[in-house]
Amino acid sequence: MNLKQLSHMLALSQTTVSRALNGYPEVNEETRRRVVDAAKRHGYRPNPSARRLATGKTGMIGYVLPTGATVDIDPHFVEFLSGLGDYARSHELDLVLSPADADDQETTYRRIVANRQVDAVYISSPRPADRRVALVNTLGIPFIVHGRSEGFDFDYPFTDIDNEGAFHEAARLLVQLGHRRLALINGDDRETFAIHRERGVRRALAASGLVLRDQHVCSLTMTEENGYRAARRLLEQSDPPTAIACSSLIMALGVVRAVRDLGLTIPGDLSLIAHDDVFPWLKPENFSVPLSTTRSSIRLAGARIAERLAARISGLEQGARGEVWPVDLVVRGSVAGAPA
Amino acid sequence: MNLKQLSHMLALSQTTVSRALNGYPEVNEETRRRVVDAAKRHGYRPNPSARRLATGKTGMIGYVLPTGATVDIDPHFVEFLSGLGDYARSHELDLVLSPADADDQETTYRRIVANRQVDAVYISSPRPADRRVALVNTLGIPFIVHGRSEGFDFDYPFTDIDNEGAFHEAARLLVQLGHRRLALINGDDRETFAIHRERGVRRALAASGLVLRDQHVCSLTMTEENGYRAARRLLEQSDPPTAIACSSLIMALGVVRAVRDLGLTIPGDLSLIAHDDVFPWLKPENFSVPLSTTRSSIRLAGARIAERLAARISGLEQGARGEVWPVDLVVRGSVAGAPA
DNA sequence: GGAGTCTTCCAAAGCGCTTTGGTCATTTTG
DNA sequence: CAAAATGACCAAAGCGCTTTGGAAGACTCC
Repeated sequence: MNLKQLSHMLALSQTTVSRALNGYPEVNEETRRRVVDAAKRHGYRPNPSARRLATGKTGMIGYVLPTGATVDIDPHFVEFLSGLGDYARSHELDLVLSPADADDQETTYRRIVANRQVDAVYISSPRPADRRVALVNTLGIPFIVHGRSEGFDFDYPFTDIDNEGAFHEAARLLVQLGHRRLALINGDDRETFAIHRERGVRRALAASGLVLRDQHVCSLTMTEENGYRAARRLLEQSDPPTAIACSSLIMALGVVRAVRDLGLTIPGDLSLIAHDDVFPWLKPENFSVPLSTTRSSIRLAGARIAERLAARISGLEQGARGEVWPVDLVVRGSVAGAPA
Repeated sequence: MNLKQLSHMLALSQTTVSRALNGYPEVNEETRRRVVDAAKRHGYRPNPSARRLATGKTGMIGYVLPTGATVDIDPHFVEFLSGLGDYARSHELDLVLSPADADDQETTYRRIVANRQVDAVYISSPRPADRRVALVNTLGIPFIVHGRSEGFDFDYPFTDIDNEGAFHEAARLLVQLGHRRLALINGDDRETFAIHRERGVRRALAASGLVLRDQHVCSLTMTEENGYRAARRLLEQSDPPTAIACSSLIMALGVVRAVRDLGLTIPGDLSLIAHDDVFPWLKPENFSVPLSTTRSSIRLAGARIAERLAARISGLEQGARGEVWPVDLVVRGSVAGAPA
């Protein structure tokens, strides 16, 4: 059932039927009712390909997915997706993932914009002066950044959490508990979130006249194995830290394993706070010693970003507003006063 | 730059240019070269929306994503996606995720087929007599099932791993090591993979005149917490198992924690084998006691499914061929002879 | 040398929508 | 009361591609 058939059936022109269905004012309310009713009865759904060719609107949001044999997609992605999908569903939006060579995403961005394959895109895991942000900004497609970039001469819309604040609070607590040697096991420090977290820790230490020493900072992809390695390296130093702030729950698994291997205990020998993105399948309260965390649901972020994208597509949201969400500090058994 | 402009520029008709570009035979090779050359020089890319309206082909594969506040996307998904994306990228395919109410995916399948939004779909985590498989089969869109369903009066194309064989081997090894009381910590037993795994364990036990007792089987969503709970329940029975086969690495984390909480050791008091889908961020060899596993890369499966989907779209693959991949049994420190 | 057969190209008709630029009554306005 | 404005509708022109149904010329074949 297409528009032609439907309009013929109603003895109306395609124009009128189309307008009636799309809520244009220049159609009699009585007529509109007839049309809407008939459309529903016959299960008429406008062909999206046709509509798309005519209007350029696709009803889809896009994400350029970096791929490659050596590229791992972040497991956080799936939680983010849950939130995004949940919102998108209720608004009849689909998500298209365009796989791209991790080293050349620009081509793909240009393609999906030139071809009008999606109405809006989001960008995740941004770095300072991220080229994708600059590109998408000049290409003129609606977008939201999940996280923050830095160092542009323009503003852009983003939704981020207060990574600096979170790690500032975490470090401040540890310092208050008497810790003097803090370490940070961070994610990839080319990404903004990691930079912000480090900044937060440094600021907290500085406030008490302390510093974060270089050998007390590790920046690695967030795997269990890297968490283990980092912790070993830190704890086997001559002057090991008595507290660690850790950027992910998965890395924290490795830290806990390293501590155990070394015959140490948490929180007796080491206090530990990790960031928790809230996974359903791994919970900090279930660690052998319940883990203190800075907590922020990445799923909620996904939903929020879908919401903002939808708003931008429909023109409801404009401008370059950035929003920064506060992060909870949840204290559990893994922190204690510094050992004597 | 569109077809009209390009053909005008070449003093050819749109027909000829289109045919030249799409490799039709009725165009002079010399002319084709001119056309292809000019197209490249001017960066001409046919508008996908237009092509789509004309041909019905979208260059996209689809996945209906179950969503909802209480629905969690499996973290395996992200690894699967890595493989799928990697192949899709090299063949200029995009993936569209259509979020659907987890309890009503049918509507969404019907929509994406009726609207010709994608050229093919895949289905994951199938159950016996899975309605999605039956639906998609009657709707007539090319598809591949990742995993297996059962109990249809038709065949369908799938790619699965030999879950039964894998768990059969694992259980057989444990029995050979003298274990008489085996337990299975399984995933959701409404899904085929879980049924197959249980079947594999039962068969191995039966071969030695043993049985898998009901109180030795747990079927739960695969979270760390559920692994812990299941292990506690099993090990606190009056006649606890001396070996456990476990359906996921994440659950195995919980099992290990439970064992430790109970003051037991692996493999002294308990042998443990888990299934490993091969995550970059959590490796069985890095467990405190290196974990024996049945191993199969879900990422490879993703790539293979993309490949088969592409083949079906282009008509290279037809019929209902199912393929079953063997699974490696990797023995590490977590298994030993049964305690006396 | 006229009938067939290729080869190579083209004009125009879709695909199914949206949107422009009207028309024709009916109301409102000065 | 003529002129202007409004309300309700329509025909047809896009959107940019593919594909159908020729057509013109060159070549073969008795």
